[in-house]
Amino acid sequence: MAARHEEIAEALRQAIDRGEYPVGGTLPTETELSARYGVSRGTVRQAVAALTAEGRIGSRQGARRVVLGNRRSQSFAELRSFAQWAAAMGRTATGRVLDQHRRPATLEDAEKLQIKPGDEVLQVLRVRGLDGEPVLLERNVYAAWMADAVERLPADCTSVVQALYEDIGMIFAYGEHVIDAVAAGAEDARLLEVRRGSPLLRIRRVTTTPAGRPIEWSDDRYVSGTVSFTVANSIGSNPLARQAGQA
Amino acid sequence: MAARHEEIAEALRQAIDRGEYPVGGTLPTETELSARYGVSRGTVRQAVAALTAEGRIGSRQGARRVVLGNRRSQSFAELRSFAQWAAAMGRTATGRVLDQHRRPATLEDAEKLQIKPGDEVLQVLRVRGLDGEPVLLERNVYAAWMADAVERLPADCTSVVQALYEDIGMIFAYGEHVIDAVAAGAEDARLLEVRRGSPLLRIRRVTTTPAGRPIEWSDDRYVSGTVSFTVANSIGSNPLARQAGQA
DNA sequence: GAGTGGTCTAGACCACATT
DNA sequence: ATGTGGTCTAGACCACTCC
Repeated sequence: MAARHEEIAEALRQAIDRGEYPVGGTLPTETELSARYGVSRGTVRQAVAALTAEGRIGSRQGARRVVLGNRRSQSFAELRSFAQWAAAMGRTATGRVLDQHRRPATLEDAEKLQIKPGDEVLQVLRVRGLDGEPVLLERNVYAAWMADAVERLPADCTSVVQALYEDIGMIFAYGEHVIDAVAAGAEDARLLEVRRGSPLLRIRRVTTTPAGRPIEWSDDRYVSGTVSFTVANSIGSNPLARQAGQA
Repeated sequence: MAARHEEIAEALRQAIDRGEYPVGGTLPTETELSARYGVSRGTVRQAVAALTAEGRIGSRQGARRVVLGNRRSQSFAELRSFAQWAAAMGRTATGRVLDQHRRPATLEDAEKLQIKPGDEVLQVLRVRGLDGEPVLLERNVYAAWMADAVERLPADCTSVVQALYEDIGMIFAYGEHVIDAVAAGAEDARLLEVRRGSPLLRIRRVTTTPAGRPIEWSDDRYVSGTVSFTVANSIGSNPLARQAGQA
């Protein structure tokens, strides 16, 4: 049973999708929505805050809320699992482990996973494809306490996230994504079947448990033209930041 | 004078930066923070919600909030203005207009700017540099009602955003960013002084007024290795989405 | 000046985590 | 069992927009 404010947020999203509140138009006032849904103004505010964070509506003191767009943003589950994302689009995801071995943590590993240098980590190299075409080269480094569960996975496992959830109840909660573009190196080029120097979209991220403990960090490289990422932001809610150089 | 909840949010950010609440540790309870700052629990919740949205702390029902990191995220102003961003890092931004002309809107322009095909738009091509090195190629298309103000700007104007604000009080509020990687074309390569086919990080976005009216759309291409973008997300707050292909 | 969203309060109850 | 965050209410006042 979802919370009332989530139900209202979803009702508003659907109303926008239906064109009941057209793009460029305004939403009803908070007072009117309170009456319509039989809730207090605070609950309505929780609902519209969600749409504001998604970039679907704009909000300014004194003026009615404005509908900015009807783009559907993805669920967290779809973002974190390549297989679930592919399935949601009606496409077939493939996955293959190319290399998997334990090694001592480098300084970079230690910093990102909040462990000591030299502690054991598990490194995994995977290629993932969409409808047979390779699109993504994934380099993961797992903390030692996760290694056993990961090693038990079959090499052709399509959904690591789902498998780990079913095996050991592991829940992932991302921290931060760093996005840039790099040229394909020799290994990248061979495994992704592109020319050396081809542009790749690189996403580096650290994944943690809900309690904040780092699980793994990963370097994902997408073949240019296969995948793009979108970020919604608005004044007062800005999840996107620009940084100089690359670590 | 900032709102009380913003003051509290900033105080908590600084406490985290000082190490008073170390990464991996927990924050005080809402009740304790209410007492400490002399505000109601609702106001405390507004403050911690901001830190949660920034990805600095994690939140789960029943458990204390956890400190996830002490990264400083940027202000909205720093993201939207290349010149302000460079200045904040102590570097010098340059900017030069290479081409600027009016033309009828294409179908793509019309859709993005919510105007009719054939309506006049102003197209601008700019190169921007950091400490003399070309870093960014910016292609902007402005709606006609913005064109006069943009045309009055000097060709070597470093901060378009700031100039437009001072001239006509224009405030920008982004909508959506689409991020991918592309190979440098002939023009890209010449203007950015890189080889053809070099990887470029591409950000496409539509900018609107606070009322939701589209001002301009832009295609920014960054030389690989000069700039990266970061997105914070967490379960329940996911501003990042993955998309297949590229428009 | 009327309308609307932003801020803040004080209290209640529930769901979940921890012990 | 206790503590904690999540949800919701009802009301107040303020800052800003728009007519």
